[in-house]
Amino acid sequence: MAEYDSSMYEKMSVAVDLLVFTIEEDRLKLLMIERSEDPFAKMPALPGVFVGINETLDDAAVRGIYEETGLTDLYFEQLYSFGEVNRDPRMRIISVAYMALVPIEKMNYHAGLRTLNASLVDVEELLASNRKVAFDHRKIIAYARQRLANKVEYTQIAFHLVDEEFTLPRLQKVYEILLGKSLYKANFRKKIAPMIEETEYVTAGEAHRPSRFYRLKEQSGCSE
Amino acid sequence: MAEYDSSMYEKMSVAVDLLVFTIEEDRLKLLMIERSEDPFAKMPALPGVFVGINETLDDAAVRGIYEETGLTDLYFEQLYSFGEVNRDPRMRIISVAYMALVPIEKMNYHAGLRTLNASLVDVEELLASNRKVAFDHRKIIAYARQRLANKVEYTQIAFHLVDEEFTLPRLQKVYEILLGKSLYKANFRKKIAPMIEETEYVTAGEAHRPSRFYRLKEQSGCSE
DNA sequence: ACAATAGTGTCTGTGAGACAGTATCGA
DNA sequence: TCGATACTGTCTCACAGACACTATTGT
Repeated sequence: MAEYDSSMYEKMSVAVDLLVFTIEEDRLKLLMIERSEDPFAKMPALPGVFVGINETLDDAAVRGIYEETGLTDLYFEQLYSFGEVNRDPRMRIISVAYMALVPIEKMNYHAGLRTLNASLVDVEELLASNRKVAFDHRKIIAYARQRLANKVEYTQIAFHLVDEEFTLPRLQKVYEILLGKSLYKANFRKKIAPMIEETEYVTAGEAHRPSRFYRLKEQSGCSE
Repeated sequence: MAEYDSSMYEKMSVAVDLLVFTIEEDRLKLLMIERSEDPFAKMPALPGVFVGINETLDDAAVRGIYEETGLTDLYFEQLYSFGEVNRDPRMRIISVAYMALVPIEKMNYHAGLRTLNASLVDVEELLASNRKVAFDHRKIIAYARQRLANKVEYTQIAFHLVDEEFTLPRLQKVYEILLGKSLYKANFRKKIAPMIEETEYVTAGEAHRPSRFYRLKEQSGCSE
């Protein structure tokens, strides 16, 4: 807090930048908008909103996600705060990045994305390319990608990228995508088994053995 | 970033709050100041500084740590950003918390702490007590304590709390303090062995077998 | 019957946990 | 010699990795 006279210090704008991740067609995708104006016109950018003077950071994130996707009640967490001096050439903006995870089934309910010239960008493809990205958003995306890869190992974060009821082959694919490597079925299932419970449903209509749907078991006492 | 007209949104003050941890007398301690003025007069608070308009968040953290302790070149990392609306009753302040780790040997070099009415507070004791803490700093401290406990398991963060050359009984104690439980010597040493290398020095002058000093081995390629 | 994917049993190696033992100092 | 702490050897058990096997659908 400091006892310095705050008038010595100029105030600055604070924004939240939003990383809305989903998995579509077996690829990790991120919701991005194409900028219409300079600076960085025509480049992909993360959606974001300024933080209101009477709004908490979390509230601003929830509002931003809703404005961008029409979605509410989805999993999100604060990622990191970025405060380079010239990250926005127009003015000083501190950006608090938030990461949200949406199963693609929920994403599709809301088709109004195109009107906001928003689209789902393939994350690995973007990071591997040398395509220009607005502001310091490439760095933010890379940071989030890393965090996802880490957290999938020691949390249940992957479950937020599938629907409430899911098959194990599907969940395994999500793990594989986030980890960037393939896993052995038997081992994966042994590891996941204690976290899930069976449903009565199975897939049907495919030319092979059907797979059972599971849901996440209510947890005993596990911090996120 | 958003295309909203930023003039719609009031700017706000941004500060960094600093959590300078060390281990003293086998206890986890945190550098805190006693507030002289209201609000929260006489209560312990985290030191902090406002972020200058031409200063990055990291730079502000480095500056704050230097002003508070006279120390430079110590390990620090951004912890989390706190943005409740009324966390400071005087005005809206977004606080980006940073955590720094200092071996007590370095801490003692600089004795000017008392002049800033700063002192080392026992973290477990503070968190277990119902002593009032200024602002939302109790919450921040609890968050940092948790992060330390987590990171000690899967990073080498504990090494920042001992000197460059250290004995294994000492390092083990640091692990035990951060984890909050005692460890078996043999197992601890097997786990640590690949990370360290012997020095030629051993302790002397104590009425028992001397212990060897080690140092952290140069790492192959391990992200922090 | 066959292709294709779902799902299981089991061997192995690695590493954490537990504990008993040996080593080396000052007094 | 003794008390105290440093340090090591080894058993056990849980679990991740690897792989071979069985099961069930539509065509």
